[in-house]
Amino acid sequence: MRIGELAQKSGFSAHTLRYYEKIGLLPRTGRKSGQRDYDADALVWLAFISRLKTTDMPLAEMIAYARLRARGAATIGERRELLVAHPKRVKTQVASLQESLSVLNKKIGGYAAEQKRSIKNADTK
Amino acid sequence: MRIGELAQKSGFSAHTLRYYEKIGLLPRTGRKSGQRDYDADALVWLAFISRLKTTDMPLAEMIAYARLRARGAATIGERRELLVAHPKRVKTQVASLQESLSVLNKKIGGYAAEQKRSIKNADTK
DNA sequence: GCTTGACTTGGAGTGAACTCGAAGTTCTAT
DNA sequence: ATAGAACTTCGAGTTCACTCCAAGTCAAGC
Repeated sequence: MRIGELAQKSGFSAHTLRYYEKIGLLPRTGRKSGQRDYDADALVWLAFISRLKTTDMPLAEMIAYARLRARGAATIGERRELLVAHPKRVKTQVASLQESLSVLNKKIGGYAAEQKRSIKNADTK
Repeated sequence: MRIGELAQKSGFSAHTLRYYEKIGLLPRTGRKSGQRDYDADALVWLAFISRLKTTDMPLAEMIAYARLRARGAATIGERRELLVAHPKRVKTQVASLQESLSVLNKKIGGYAAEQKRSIKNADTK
């Protein structure tokens, strides 16, 4: 398939896909009379990238992973190590988000009381 | 207190504090012989900003909130509305992080099997 | 009163991740 | 055969959130 179709199926823009190839995140695929020709594997890889992106993994780290992947099965151990570190960070992030969430909700609850006081003050002035 | 002390207490760098003032996130405080002079309120406000930052609220939105705050008690309703929308987004984000987390953990589990296969292949070659 | 460190302003530079534009080539449908 | 959409490369521009620099002013300790 050509870049337009891959863009549509993967959810990344064609611009972004070319950019990913340039920075080494997407393997350089073969050309058919000058135009990029992708197979289904590209889509699988992009789905994985997309997943890592939702967890805020920086592109640089994904590129490191991509390089290992390109070197084949011998790098599976290294890849696993790279990947294992990530969920730990994500877990920490989730925890801090949840803590902030509860603080914010408390703050929002406080607004009801504050607004009431403010209305009362307006009444008595 | 001067900017250095506020920086140290708030955890933001003095550079960043000046930047926040410039973009309207931090109210322009009075100067004592040319140097910024802060009170404890500044610290409270920065702690709140810090909280919003951990939940990835963009600076632009915090600035909108800061502007309302600067206009006083009359804007409490508006401020509350602005704030209420945020935890909803954060909740969605937490959910998608958690989903991705479980997908990644599955993928990492998969590596054990893949590595075993790869070792076996090496043996028989 | 002098040194040293903290402060002031304005503006430029950084890094991440895109995003777009120009000018030319190729593909698809009629 | 030709119109028009989709593609090519390369480089420049954008946004966000800082971060740093230069050149000068101010404060605190000896």
